[in-house]
Amino acid sequence: MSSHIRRSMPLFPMGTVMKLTDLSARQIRYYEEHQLIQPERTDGNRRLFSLYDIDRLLEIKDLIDQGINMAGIKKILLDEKHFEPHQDSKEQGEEQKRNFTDEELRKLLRKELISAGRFHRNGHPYSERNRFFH
DNA sequence: GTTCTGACA
DNA sequence: TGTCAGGA
Repeated sequence: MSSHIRRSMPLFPMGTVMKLTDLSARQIRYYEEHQLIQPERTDGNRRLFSLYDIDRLLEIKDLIDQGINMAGIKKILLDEKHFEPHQDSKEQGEEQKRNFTDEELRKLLRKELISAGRFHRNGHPYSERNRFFH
């Protein structure tokens, strides 16, 4: 009943988060600029990250490791609606009620990334690093 | 010693 | 993204 409160509690300073997520301070601050996380501040203007922020940064790292850029990441993390089951009309049967399979999730994400217009990396279409979407 | 913002030979 | 400056 208060898990949200606990997950949102400001706890860790930059140094701790860097080690926990294996991301540089530069990257973490950059993601904050892009509204992907919103850590609190101490009196001295030091950032205090919550468990929710850590979780969020870990997701971002996964996406980055897969070769997805800011545009794609923002599209995915900033718009939860992309993961809500679409209008599952009754004629579609219970087939549509089950959770997304990897195949479906892949198709959905690929579609979103393409629409985001930033599917490439360094000008190389279908980068070898983008294995998840092949 | 640690973190912050701004900036780029 | 790294890294340096100059301050807190």
